[in-house]
Amino acid sequence: MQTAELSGLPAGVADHLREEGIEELYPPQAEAVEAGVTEGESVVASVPTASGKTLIAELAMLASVERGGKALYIVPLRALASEKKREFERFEEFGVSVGVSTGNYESDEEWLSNRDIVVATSEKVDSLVRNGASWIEELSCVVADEIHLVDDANRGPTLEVTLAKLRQLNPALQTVALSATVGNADEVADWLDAELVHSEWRPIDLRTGVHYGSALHFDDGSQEEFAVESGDNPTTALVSDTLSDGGSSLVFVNSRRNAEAAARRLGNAVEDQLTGEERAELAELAEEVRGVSDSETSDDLADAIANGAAFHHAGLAREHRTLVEDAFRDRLIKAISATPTLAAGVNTPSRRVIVRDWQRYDGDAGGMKPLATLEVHQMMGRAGRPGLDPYGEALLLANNHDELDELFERYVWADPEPVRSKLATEPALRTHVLATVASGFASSRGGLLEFLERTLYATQSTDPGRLESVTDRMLDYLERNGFLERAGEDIEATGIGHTVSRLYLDPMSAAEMVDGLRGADDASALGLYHLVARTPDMWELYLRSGDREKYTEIAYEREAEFLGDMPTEFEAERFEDWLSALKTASLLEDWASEVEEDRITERYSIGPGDLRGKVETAQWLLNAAERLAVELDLGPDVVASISAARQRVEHGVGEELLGLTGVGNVGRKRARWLYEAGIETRDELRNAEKSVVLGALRGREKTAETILRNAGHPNPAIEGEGVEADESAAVEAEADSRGDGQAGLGDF
DNA sequence: CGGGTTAGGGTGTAGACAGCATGTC
DNA sequence: CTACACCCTAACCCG
Repeated sequence: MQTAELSGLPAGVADHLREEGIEELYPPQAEAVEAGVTEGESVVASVPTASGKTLIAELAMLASVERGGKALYIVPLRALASEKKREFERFEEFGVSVGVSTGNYESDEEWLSNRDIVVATSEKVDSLVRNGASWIEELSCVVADEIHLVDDANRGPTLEVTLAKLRQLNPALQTVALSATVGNADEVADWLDAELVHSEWRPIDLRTGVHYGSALHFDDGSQEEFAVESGDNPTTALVSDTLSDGGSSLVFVNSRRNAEAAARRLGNAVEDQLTGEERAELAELAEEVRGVSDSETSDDLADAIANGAAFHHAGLAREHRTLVEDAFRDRLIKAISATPTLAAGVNTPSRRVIVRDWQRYDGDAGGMKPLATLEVHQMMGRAGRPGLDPYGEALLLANNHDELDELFERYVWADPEPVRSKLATEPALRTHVLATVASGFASSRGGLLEFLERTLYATQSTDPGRLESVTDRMLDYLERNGFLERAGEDIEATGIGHTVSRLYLDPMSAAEMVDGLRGADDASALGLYHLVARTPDMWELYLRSGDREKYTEIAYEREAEFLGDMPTEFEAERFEDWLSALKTASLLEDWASEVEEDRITERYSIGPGDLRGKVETAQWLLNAAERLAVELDLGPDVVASISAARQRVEHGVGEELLGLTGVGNVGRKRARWLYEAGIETRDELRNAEKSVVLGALRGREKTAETILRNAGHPNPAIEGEGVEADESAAVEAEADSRGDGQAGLGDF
């Protein structure tokens, strides 16, 4: 089908697509059009990665907008939201407006009501529904990207329930679901009353195979000689082989440490194939990476990048990740070793993909477990850059003949596992039963069960009694904790129940917080950090060897500060959880006491990305705790201490600096410098001697000017002011001249 | 004064051992 | 990451 034959799109779009080089639709795209995506028909598209799924969604949304409607595009990851927004913005010249919504707090985001296309994560959409965003009812088209993720135990139920809600609000809603190729896409299509478009077609060839001995064995039965010199390992040999052919490689491994170690080795193998120009650009990039964060991870990454390789995992700060991803896409970085983060994230195609580790440690299983077929297929799907590579190649590595056979059977020839709903579990229903009642989708037990009939679980289930019994258990739980009230068949959310639903808290988190805050007339920062750290909304930090003793000691030393009862050492499991929450709490306390970033990452053996994540979650939960304290009327002192604790993690400073950190461009370090110079509040900053401010800021005039302007100084200009800097300040200014004196946290 | 002894610090290496992916509001 | 062997040096003691 030709692009020119498309109808129902905004004027100019078809021509624009042709200018982008899209003359003819790919077969699955044409099939979707025939199924009626541009006419408002619901479609499930189950096609391989990088086969033009996005265009199917775009055609559906644009046609819907052209008919006067409004479209929503649901992404699985925050990082993908901005990527998609950027893509869709190319249609703004045809009068189609785009908006994104992700992130922290409860809101209805009314400004989105005049956008034609909205991009959001499933949790954000759920939150918007709970907060009663009026524009949700105006939606005419919803796209669910990567819908196979309904299979995910943690986040799948949210997507499932959210789609059910949107479809209940508007029975005529067009639903377009994009999926990787999975075994049971027909069941998904059934659930969504959609037509199934299934295809194995790819725009560029993907060869998959296994390396074993001195040969590559491919899926089509062919073999290619590939000998690895003794002393060399197959991964680096394959990577430098690709590079000598002008291609880049992606290596998937099973742990962060492995990713970092592999990047070091890959750098050594890749380094001698770099041109002088590339070396210079890489050196520049390496310094930029180093400046992102003050931590060993940041230094190690910079060192690897200087050699043309990089690692990628969730311990990296977001800026690290985007720098690496962009440079890899620009073909500057030649190889990345990554944990599975990269397979699910933003688009980073590569000539060759090597799945080095196909087993991963799983604490629940107590050992190594093979990766899911779907997961490995997603990794392999990253091979081949459309328009750049003649073909893509994805390889697994085998150490012996048995493994060769096993890898072929498990991954090369196997179909991915079917998608199964995970809705009928306690954590999922605890949250969604409350939200469903609180936002008015059901007002009785029968209504609730009827609503749940709209989910994938119901279409798949052979055991409907299970959903019912878990639902009943959760109704009891929610009633017992005062979130719901029941009168016969009727169910209603209480005031606090509504608040919990809108704050997007797990009811169990809310119960824990309410319990801890009640009867506390005073709360220390550590006590509050521990309170939020032990809710199910904050993931636990591992207790490493020696941590048990260390935190047990701290637990007894500071027993008086904890809110709620401390479990005894005889309740082994609860005590363990308590200690690991204490570890998180003391991390937060360190951060809020101005301990340096590199000390924290080292002390808790985490990466800068983990630190930022913890801080962000703590901020969100403390905000929620504050709202609950107000709602429950726990008194101004409690509310004030929560607020102070929240602001301290937000800026990473002691309480005495909170008066300064509100000023733009003043972070934890500069606030401390100003404070030491005798400037303690915004007012004092505004009225301070310029020379004092300049001295405190280590003599940097530009920063001093912007800070004074941000503090509201009538005449911030600094010229010819003497610097009152003593020698130690001058030395520090020297040491500091690389960064801008800010930790870099706080503006993410 | 010369030779020997000893404690202390630093360096290098082998082997044991723990730890092991991700993520939304 | 620890235990251990090993080397070097400085300080001290004794004949």
